[in-house]
Amino acid sequence: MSNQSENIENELSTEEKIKQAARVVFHKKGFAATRTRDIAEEAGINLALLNYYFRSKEKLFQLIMAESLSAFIKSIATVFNDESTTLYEKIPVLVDKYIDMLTKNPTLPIFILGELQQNPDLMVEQFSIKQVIMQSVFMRQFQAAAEKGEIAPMQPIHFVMNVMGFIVFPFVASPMLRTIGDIPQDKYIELMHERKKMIPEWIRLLLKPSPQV
Amino acid sequence: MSNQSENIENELSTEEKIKQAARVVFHKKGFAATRTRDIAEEAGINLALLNYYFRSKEKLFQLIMAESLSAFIKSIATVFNDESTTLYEKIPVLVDKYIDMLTKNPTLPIFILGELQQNPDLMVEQFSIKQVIMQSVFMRQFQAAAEKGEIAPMQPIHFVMNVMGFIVFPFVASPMLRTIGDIPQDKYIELMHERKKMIPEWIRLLLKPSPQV
DNA sequence: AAACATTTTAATCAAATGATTAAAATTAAA
DNA sequence: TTTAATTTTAATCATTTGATTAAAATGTTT
Repeated sequence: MSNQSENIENELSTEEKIKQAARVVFHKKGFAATRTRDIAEEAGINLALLNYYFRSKEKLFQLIMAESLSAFIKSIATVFNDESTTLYEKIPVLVDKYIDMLTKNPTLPIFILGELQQNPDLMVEQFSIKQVIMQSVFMRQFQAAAEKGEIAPMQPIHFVMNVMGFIVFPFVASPMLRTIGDIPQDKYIELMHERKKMIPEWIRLLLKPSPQV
Repeated sequence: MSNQSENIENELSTEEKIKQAARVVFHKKGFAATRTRDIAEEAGINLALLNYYFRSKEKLFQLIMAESLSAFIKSIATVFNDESTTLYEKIPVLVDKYIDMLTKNPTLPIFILGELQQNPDLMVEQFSIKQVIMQSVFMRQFQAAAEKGEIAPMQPIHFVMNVMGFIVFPFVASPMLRTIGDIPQDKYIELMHERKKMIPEWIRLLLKPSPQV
């Protein structure tokens, strides 16, 4: 059996083990605080194998970062660009998918935003993001509804901030909020799932046009 | 003139120069990505002076972190515990103060939340926070209003998440949102100030009791 | 089975980095 | 002014850490 591609057993390939371990450790600690020895230990492999398969810590990081950015954006992009649904149909789907993704990857947002704070140029390379969000079907529907007076007027960027804030902020701030509220891990996850129902309602309230005089 | 305390001139004491430089660099890059040489260069002092005045990188970090947590929490705490104002009077004051503070320290939230993701125990030492927020005058007013039916029912923790999300998230996500929206630095700051007026309105919408049947 | 290729391991290297030291420079006290 | 204390500097140390190497182990091909 050749090494990487055809590995049907429960045992992952060495390469895949390293990648998964790298994702876990990088996401939790960021690039600088992660030692290649941490990744090797998490993966249960010899340190030299990291360089054998991925050349360098830097290269491995770039791979994980690219995948992470892609995951972070794609869970928005697919919903945002569905031509077959209305503005208000998209919202609960977006919220549901995004909260599911973040529940599985709760350390992802801080990882991305922390690295981006150190080096904003990491974003520039992912030029697709601007197009995929701000020129999406969803945002066009939003602006059309605003022009028709079906929703309260709001600058698109504020709308994006608010929607993402509702969804992402509780994950970003979880270590702080869990302490503030004295909330254990499992109860916190419950709260996140509760928000799947509530966030679409809150967004609706924000967008409700004020009654005509 | 003795060294630290009585320094009235425009020239800061060496100790203060190091502290301010440490704050800037730690806030931007976090503990692990910060080299003591970075701090020394930012401060314009000899590397050895960092250890002379602060013993170690670790000790200097603990000092900055304690001050940062304090700043982050105190800008909430003072407003939240003002006995002389109503629930709805507190909200615009909170929003205004917090956005001002974050405009001056835009890298503060990611710094705190990033370090907290690496080591959640950093929070535990600051036990005051739970008391100061969840048992605050503001939260008691919030719950009293909910019981009287003056506002729509919402779990306090969700309310805190939403309010903080409105305020803090745009700063946390600024490197990403600025790319998405193609927004320059100064224009982004303008947006943050715009939100001072809008956030209290949005919060009011969320809290507006649904009409009785 | 023999020869070859690939993967894994333990040992080691070199550079980066936090910290220390001893001497020099500066300031304060006598 | 002399002496003592404090602050600053350049050089150096010791540890950590990313990376490499050569040999051993494992797998594949003929």
